[in-house]
Amino acid sequence: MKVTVKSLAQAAGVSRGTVDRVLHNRGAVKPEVAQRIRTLAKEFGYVPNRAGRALAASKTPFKIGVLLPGIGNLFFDDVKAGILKAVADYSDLGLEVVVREVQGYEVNTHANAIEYLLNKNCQALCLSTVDDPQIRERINALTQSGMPVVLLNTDISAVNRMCYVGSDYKTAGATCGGLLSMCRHQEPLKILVVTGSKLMLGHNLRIEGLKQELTRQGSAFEIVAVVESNDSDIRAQELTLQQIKVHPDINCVYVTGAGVQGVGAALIALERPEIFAISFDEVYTTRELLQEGIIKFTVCQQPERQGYHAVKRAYQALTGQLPLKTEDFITDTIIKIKANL
Amino acid sequence: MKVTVKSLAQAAGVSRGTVDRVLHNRGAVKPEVAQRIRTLAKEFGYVPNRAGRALAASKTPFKIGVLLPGIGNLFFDDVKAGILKAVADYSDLGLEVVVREVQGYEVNTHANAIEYLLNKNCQALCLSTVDDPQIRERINALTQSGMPVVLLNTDISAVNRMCYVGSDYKTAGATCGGLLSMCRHQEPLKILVVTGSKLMLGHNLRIEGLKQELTRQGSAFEIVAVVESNDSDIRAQELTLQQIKVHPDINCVYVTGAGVQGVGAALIALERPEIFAISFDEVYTTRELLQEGIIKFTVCQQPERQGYHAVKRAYQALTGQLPLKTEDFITDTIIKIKANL
DNA sequence: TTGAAAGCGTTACCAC
DNA sequence: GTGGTAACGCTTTCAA
Repeated sequence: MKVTVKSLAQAAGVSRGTVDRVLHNRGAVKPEVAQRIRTLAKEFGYVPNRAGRALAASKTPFKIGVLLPGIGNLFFDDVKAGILKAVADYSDLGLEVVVREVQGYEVNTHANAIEYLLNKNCQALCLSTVDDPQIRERINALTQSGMPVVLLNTDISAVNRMCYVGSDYKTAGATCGGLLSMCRHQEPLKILVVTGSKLMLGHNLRIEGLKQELTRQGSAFEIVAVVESNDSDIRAQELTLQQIKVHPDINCVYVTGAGVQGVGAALIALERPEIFAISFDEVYTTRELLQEGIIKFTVCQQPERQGYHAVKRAYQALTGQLPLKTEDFITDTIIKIKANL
Repeated sequence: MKVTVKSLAQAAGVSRGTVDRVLHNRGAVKPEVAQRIRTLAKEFGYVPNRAGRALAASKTPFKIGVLLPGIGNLFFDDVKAGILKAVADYSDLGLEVVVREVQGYEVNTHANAIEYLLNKNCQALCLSTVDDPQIRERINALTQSGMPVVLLNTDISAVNRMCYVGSDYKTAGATCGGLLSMCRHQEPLKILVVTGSKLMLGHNLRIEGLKQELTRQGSAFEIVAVVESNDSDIRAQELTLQQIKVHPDINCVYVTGAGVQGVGAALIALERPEIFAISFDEVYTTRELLQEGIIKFTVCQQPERQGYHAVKRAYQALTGQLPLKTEDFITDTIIKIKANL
């Protein structure tokens, strides 16, 4: 037998309106009645029917706010594509999305963007944001108040959120280590690490994963230097040239963030084909450098699926299909070489 | 402005019932009126609303039939898991799925299974079946009659179907070739190919892709022998032992189908750790052999996504969200090594 | 051949 | 505090 608001109302001996008010905490119900209905709902395993919900609420759609540091970062184009797919899939079920893009990782910019989304009356959030106390507290408060908050692409430490949708950075780093070990080299690896920022948890994890796996495999390696590009190609190029001049024995450049194109430019300029790069993600220039053989492989994280599933999770929470605390969605760690581009 | 049956009816100066009859070819409408409505629908870009549809037709759900050669083949467990996810996602929108599993690739068994599904009144099909004239003609006829037919995991040549959901076998093979080239070896590669069946298009493409990419990369290699396991582990083990006895210089076993466990057993028994295997897909035993270092890497095809999206595509066609001819859904070619298992 | 009306499960709103 | 009712978009049935 199907469990509906109607059958619930019948069982509790009240009207559908009352059941609805209880289920949505819209108050104005005697506590004892409310409790009885809640118990009944749980007992019968009531799950709201999206079709009915969508139809009834078609004038008041579900509004989900998305914050992306996508300005000037091509990586997020794929995330956005995934978000658009989710909108296409669910718009006739009442899904509406507001995307707010910012540039970089400045805390106040991000905090303001979150407030912007809330002012737009978003009922759930998908955030790709920074690991900062101010942000963390805001998220905690929102979750506390019952709003689904999905963290997208970048998790935040010790925060109370619905779930994280993104990649496992450490595994991604370890995968690079595993592949490097497979490519038995004549000389030991002398690695230059060009990281995006030492403040980015994900970038650090990628470095840690690499080291651990190379060690575990017993590969001879040395991290010659770790430099920060701040995700700028120009800066990445300068630093790469400079470091290789100082350490001519470098034979591998490990690029943990953006700035891939800059590293590629440096390696092309140097004309030292024995030096190769390893990178993450797959934007246009990365693909070109892979084709050229300058990048040996790149490890990707399915950005499109991240965008799609973050929105889907938030939507499912809003429609009562998922609880406010759900397991994380970890995307696959995907190795791309020239052959499977 | 939203395009609904109501607005369409208004614009055409008829009732909603008439519009519905036209849209579902349920006859009994004056041809000229029908034509006018069809034109209007196209012009306005009418897309049916799933919520309304699901609600109204909640007693007559959409029934999708799935045929899988899953008996005795663990690979299909993941496909089934994806199908179940799709059911969970769409059951409250009226989706119902009937799965028919068969063993092996015998044409009549498959043909009968298809008829079984049709007798169960399925309105769309997802088929993982054999490339045979009899089957092809049946599919052509079904498509002709307006039924969405999705081919799952295995495509069929020159057939008229809605779309193919599965992997690109040739790219998968080429990826193996690319990776092997990256692992510069002392001696040239002497490869034993243990294929599932020479009648399986996918298996052949995996071999072809490997050869092409190794050649393209200028790697020295030789295919010492190609043997058929018929997806049996016992047979694979026997053949592997036998071939390595005859050709002691074999240093790599390329397993294109099932039978991975058998090859692994043979390599363990031989105690020749310099010989490694390469395989496809990721079942329990494959993971173990990867951990042991007997398999160097395995190339996977996201079976769960295949199951999910095949059903989703069929469902979308049934609800009028997608036309009867759609672009294929090709899953990623995923390299798994010990580090990213 | 066509139109009118009921009903699917939910929510919003107004009356009690 | 609570119940009744209309409305969402669609399909189905019955009557004309």
